[in-house]
Amino acid sequence: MRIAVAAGPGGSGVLRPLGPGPEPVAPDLVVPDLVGAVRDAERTGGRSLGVRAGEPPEHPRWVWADARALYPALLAAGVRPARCHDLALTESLLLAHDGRYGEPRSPAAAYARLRGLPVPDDHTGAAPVQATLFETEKPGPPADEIDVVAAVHADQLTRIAATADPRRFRLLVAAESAGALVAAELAHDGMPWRADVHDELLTGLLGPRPVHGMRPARLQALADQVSAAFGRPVNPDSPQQIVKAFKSAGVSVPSTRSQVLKEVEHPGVAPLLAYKELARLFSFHGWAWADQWVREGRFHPEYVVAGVVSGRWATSGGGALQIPKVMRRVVVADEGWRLVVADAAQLEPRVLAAMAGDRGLAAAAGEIDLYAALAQAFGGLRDNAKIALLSAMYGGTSGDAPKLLAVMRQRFPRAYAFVEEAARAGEEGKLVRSWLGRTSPPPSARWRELVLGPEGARAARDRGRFTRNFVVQATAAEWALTLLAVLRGRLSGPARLVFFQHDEVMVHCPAEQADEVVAAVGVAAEEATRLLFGDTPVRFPMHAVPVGCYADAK
DNA sequence: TACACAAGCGCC
DNA sequence: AAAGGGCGCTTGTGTA
Repeated sequence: MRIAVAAGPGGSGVLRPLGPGPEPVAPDLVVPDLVGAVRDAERTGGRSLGVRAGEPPEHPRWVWADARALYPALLAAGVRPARCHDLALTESLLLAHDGRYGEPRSPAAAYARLRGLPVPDDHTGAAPVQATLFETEKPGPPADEIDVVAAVHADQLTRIAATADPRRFRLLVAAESAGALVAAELAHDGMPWRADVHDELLTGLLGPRPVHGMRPARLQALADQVSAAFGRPVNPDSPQQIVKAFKSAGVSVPSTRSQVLKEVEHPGVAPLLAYKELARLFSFHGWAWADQWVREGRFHPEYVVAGVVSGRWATSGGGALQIPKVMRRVVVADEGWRLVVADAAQLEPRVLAAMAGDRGLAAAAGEIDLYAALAQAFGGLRDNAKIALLSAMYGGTSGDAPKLLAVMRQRFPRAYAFVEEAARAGEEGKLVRSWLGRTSPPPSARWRELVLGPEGARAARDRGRFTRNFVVQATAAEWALTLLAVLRGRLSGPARLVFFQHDEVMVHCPAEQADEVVAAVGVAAEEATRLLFGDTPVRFPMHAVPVGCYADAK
């Protein structure tokens, strides 16, 4: 059962029961308390709406404009719907599928395209619910939001049915929409973050918290050492000044990257490298960061679902996807609780094996250590197998890669051909798609120009590497997203998802529930595998452990 | 003063 | 262990 939702003024709203398809199966319900109406419908399996007499109760699929706008109010009231259809995210997927990348994705924009009206730009960030969708004075009566939602939804169902593989695309839409729910929940619930341990860690490395605008004592001492080593004041935060300082000391460096500086013999190098490492910690994840993102023992990041073209998530605040490993000891379960930390092992080569239907590779991917299982094919060395696979997926050409790729081509021809085909399509400027139908951006106008010129071969090769990687990374991302969605549905009681990072999930739960959660992760992985690839010999093992502290998960 | 961009490095 | 692609975020720096 699908129910279209539109928020009205003062917490009111309109619900339109849609049944399985786009047509309404009952008149609109105008409700004074939208949050309450959603809560009641979730509790009663839709019965509270009085439109499904005689049918078994089930959680409605809420069809709404944008979870970012609607869901926070529900969460604040403790209402967590089981599933939704997010029109904005779905519009992005469908536009990209048609090679129309980057057009406005809001339902208002989609509706305007449908009706041939001027298309409004997307508002950036999480737009609040708007009572009126159209503020333009253009001709045509303003539509009620519920009509816009219903019309765009109906249009999306038609377009989904017209994709190359509607079953897969429907799964993609469902997973993406579930992701929108999870992302809002992660921001709302937050990851356990011990401010006292964080402060201890920072103080130990940097010295006590400095007054605003000052460097911590340890950083200042290192900066002074750098200046002393060069015999004049040098700002270690300025790459330009550092290059100049080295030059006047008789050392020519192409950049100030750590890797470059490590090879340089000069008394300034050691304090400079130490400074860079600690300065990053101070400015990225220091006290000011904690002031902004940590409250009451929880780190509240802002995720952006599908913020990366491959479908991976990005962040728009808090930097949850770039937390340094040294910070993991700050993530500590509550007293009597555990963190179940789970990551997928060697996800991308397994995805390739399943997509390509390569028998040999799939057989190896039936083992826990895929690379070890492949070692024999690559001269008995596990590392050779790893290099071969990664080079095939990423377009690597350095070192032993060419030799090992030749072996790969011979031993695993279908897997090899699969990524080669994606690379060739990219070089020719074509679109490529993930397993479920997420579609790469078309080449830019700049690229089309460039590819005809003297640097054309390089531009083509670069895009080939991108599309080669896209098909694997995007499919890995949707496997992980599907796992996340299934796992969310299997968690019970107070257990909460608290972290998601590409191929890794973390659940915070009471200690006595930890084993159950570990098992749920395994079941969710199997279910995700079955949903994407059906009956495949490829296994997707998850390494899941209950720990008291994130740093203890190895 | 505001903004755009590059450098550099963290994560997968 | 590295190789590849992709992001976010901060600082310094140059330009409007």
